[in-house]
Amino acid sequence: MPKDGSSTRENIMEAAQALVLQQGFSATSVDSVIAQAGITKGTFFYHFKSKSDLALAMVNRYAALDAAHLDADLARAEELSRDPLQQVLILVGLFKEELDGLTEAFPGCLYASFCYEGGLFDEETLNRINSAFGYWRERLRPKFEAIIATHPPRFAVTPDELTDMLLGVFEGAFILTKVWPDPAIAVQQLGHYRNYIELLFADQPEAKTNPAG
Amino acid sequence: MPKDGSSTRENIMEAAQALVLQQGFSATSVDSVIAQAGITKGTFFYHFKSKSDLALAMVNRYAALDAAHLDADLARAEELSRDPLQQVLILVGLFKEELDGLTEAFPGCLYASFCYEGGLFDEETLNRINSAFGYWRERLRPKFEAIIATHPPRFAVTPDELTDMLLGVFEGAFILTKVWPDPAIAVQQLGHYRNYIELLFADQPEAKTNPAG
DNA sequence: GTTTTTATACTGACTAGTTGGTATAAAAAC
DNA sequence: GTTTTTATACCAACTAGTCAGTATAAAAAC
Repeated sequence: MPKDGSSTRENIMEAAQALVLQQGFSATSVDSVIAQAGITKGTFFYHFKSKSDLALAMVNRYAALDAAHLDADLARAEELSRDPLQQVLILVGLFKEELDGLTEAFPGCLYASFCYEGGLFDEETLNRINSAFGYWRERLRPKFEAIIATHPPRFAVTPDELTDMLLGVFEGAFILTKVWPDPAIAVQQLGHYRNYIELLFADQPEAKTNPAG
Repeated sequence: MPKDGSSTRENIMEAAQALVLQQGFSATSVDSVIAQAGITKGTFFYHFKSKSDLALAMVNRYAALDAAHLDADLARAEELSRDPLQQVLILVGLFKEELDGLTEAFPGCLYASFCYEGGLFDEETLNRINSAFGYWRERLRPKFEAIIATHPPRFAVTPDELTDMLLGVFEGAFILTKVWPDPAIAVQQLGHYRNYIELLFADQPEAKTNPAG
């Protein structure tokens, strides 16, 4: 085999992601990417046929890592408890731990960055973001279905709404972190989401069943 | 055309905002703004000395409208109830109503759009976003302080965290809406925030005071 | 086992078009 | 007669993307 170009490709995407999270995709010129990655323009266009092609590759890579991350934490949660409610609470707890372990403020979410420049991207790239969010719904749907079935919620809720809220709290927390670069904020916000789930499905004081007769 | 330049200025900012929410600030060229606004380049640079100057003017305008909106809804909530907890619940309900009244999906938040291209803007522009978020904290702090004092929360919480969560749920909901352009999602998510506040501060079954003796 | 071929990986100068911004003169609006 | 707007032409810097050519090493030919 000749030289291994895959590490160069990774290097380019990593450099590009850091820049995009700082200043957006449009403001991230190919020249700035190659400077950050320490390569030349020819190399860039050897690996990506266009800047849009880079965008698609970036979101594919990000989504793959995201899904793998969710899978890993969900698997850990499933080993730590057999109860779906506890699994979800543990899952959120694991996310909190991971965010808490960061020394710097989390740099943001590529999905959100791309969404706010959505007009620039082709359908395939936007659909990839869509399916990434959909994967969270798919993974958490059976959990919330089981929870709702066994723990009557205090308010009417659907599984997908609760997954959306977890995603939304994440995304919102990242924006809050950009406004106030305090790494603690995202941890706090996830804590509130966990509080909500806990309160929503807290066992009611058992209503006296009234055995007829 | 009228001599009143302020309407032209407004027109430019409105056109720019629509474009920025679609494709971001960087991708929004001055040429595209003047095309959208139906004016010429000379007029643009008559009103704004640079594109950065437009950015600052846009965020100032957006923040002023945002604060006025919060003030108006909070005043309505204060007239509808004297209880701080009810006021906050009503406030969120008013936000829900307003989002529900929209026929199209809400186009997004200028703060978030600018945050994700934060590297492009000067300190003054970023500080304006910061102070806009700070204003929400200031307005809601006395409410949550009063609520916490009178309704012992089920979990330890601070006023600013709860305000942050409201802002975060908003921002998260706008991103969810960009992924799934369903106007109902933002309404649902605000509903969950309201649920949380309600559950968090729900009156406990009164603990029997044990009068000594 | 030397030569030749093939495929991948990379370089850096180059091009055609776009960017934000300026200049200027004249026409409208008030 | 001052303010606002139009119209057009212009600029230097930057943009994404191209291209001819180089480096390397495995594979194939002999």
